[in-house]
Amino acid sequence: MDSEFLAEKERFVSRLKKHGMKATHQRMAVHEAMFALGHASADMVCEYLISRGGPAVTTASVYNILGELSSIGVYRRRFSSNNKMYFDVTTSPHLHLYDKENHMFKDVFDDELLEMIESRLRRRRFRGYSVDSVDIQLVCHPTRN
Amino acid sequence: MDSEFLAEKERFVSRLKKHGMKATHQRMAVHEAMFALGHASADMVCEYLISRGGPAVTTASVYNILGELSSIGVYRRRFSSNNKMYFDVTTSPHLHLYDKENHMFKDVFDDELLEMIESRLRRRRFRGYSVDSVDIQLVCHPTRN
DNA sequence: GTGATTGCAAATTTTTTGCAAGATA
DNA sequence: TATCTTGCAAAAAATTTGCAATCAC
Repeated sequence: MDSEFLAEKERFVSRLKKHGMKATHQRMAVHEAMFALGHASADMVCEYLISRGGPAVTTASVYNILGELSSIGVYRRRFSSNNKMYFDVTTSPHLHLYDKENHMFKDVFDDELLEMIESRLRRRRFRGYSVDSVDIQLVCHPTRN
Repeated sequence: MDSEFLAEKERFVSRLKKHGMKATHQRMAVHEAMFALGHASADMVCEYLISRGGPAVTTASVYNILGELSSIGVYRRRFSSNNKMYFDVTTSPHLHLYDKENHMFKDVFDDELLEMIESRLRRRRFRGYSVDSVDIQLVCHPTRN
């Protein structure tokens, strides 16, 4: 196990407890994978776990776990254009670079830009809706060289 | 047929021709649906066509058509978090309001904001990637009242 | 021990594919 | 007519469900 994960592990367990959820092996394994991958789909998590030779977690459980952890804010659903669900380990607010050919995400930090956008949007009201977050993706393609 | 669609129809046919594509009934029907719907998934298009009692188009063809029209820039793939593909009739650059409960999109126009964002991002370079577009979604939930 | 969680297998949902038949220019 | 497109049906891919078995607390 990655040593960096040790501190995160504690934090993770306490977040589970706070929501009355048990710290099962499967949840720990999925979180370790997500922590290492940063952004992933259910099968990327499964593959990661298998490649690690660790205790495999059923696909169905991986979906289940990713879903429940998203609902308590530990992960966040990402937006893709290839009809697969991706999740992201939430850290501080950030933008994403989305590689539309390989469907990979990378974090991009630019607090000033985010602040600029949010302050502008705070002034706007959208009838019938309440804005939860602003999601910004730089849609990219890889360059050859 | 909506009269507004008449002008659009011509424009659409010429875009098809420009790419050496034939103006088939199916493409016309799908485009009419997309033009009316603004943002839609394949089955929303199918439903729309059926509800109109018009000539139905096979699901497979709808997917095919939405895909090819996206590749020539007539539509654009949208980003959703529910593992379905949505498409959007591209008009001028705009943001999207995304209703995460009902998976519906609405256009939001704010040229000044877009310009602000793009001018800032133009200065940044991302190693190994070339930015095609910036996609901004206001992730919302409907308010009850 | 008890209730929450998981595994398993089957069902659903969404999208893609291959190829013969049909339509467009 | 020659080529591009579509329909159809089957396959693939992604996710969800139900329930009995298991595990965490």
